Amino acid sequence: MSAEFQKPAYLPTLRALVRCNQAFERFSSAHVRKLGLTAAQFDVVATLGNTPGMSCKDLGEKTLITKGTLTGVLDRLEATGTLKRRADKHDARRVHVSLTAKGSELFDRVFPAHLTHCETAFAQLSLSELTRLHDGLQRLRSAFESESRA
Amino acid sequence: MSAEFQKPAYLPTLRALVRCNQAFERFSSAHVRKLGLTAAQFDVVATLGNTPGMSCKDLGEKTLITKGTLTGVLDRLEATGTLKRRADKHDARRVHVSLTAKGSELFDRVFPAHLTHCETAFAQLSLSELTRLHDGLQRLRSAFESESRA
DNA sequence: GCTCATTGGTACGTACTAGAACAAATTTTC
DNA sequence: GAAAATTTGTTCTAGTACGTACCAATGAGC
Repeated sequence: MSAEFQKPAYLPTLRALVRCNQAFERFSSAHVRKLGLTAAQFDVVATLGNTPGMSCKDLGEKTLITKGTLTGVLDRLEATGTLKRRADKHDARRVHVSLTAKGSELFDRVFPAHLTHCETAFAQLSLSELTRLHDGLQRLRSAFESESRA
Repeated sequence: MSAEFQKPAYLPTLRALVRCNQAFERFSSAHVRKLGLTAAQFDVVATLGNTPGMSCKDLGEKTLITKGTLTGVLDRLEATGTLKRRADKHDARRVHVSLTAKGSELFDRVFPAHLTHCETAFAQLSLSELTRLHDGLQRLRSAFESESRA
């Protein structure tokens, strides 16, 4: 039989990252779904809330949704009357996306409620734990990004 | 106008988690894709490699792929001759999934190569950084999970 | 033996995801 | 100012992802 691989030391951390993220996704999207939105839809509404709106490009960069995906998410939110698309006056390539009155009302109802929901989980960690975790994640992310470009 | 929300202290950490995970997904799946597999397919092959195979239930728990999704992933890997399904002798409800000879060969070719690829990114962090990050992620994950049950 | 709840897997519908090809508008370059 | 390159958004394809409903096989209690 082939010898065992030398199990790399980073594997537990990697698994922890993936599992933690998945636990968050479940925790978060179960709540958001009860409010009538999917995770991606919530991200869009949360990003557009309390703003005059923005282009698809900006919206995609803020929500980390790629433009091809974003089109479909916006389609569904537009169909429910949550947001509207409008041609940009200065640049006809751009589409200006903003919440409707109904969308703003949804935002006001859903956004604070969801933050409160997340608060319950994060309250189990101290501020210094949060900061350390934040730093470690940033370091790892830039490692992935620099190696992606390499 | 409505007053600004009190921005919770945990938000930067949460964003860091999501962005770090997404950076990893991109970094990892770009490489895996070059080897001819999707991320989910790689997970399945990596989990089945060097084992006598297992049930769909076990496979789903190890890869974090829910059973409904797993059926489709297995379908495609079965179609390419990478793995095979077989009825379990002792429990007729179970399906025993294992790599074919072709699948084992794929595993031997792809798995070490991918670990090496990931190594390049993780090499930028020290062992103590990895450990701290691991601990923080575990703590946060159990917070999400305990609050999900609550 | 016989219900009856549980388990393991599949089928289905809706939604999200990346990536590539595309078209239209704009900017750059000469 | 016209050709070339870039930007912006949509469309298309393939592959997840999750929840619900469903079915057959199992096992517990009686």
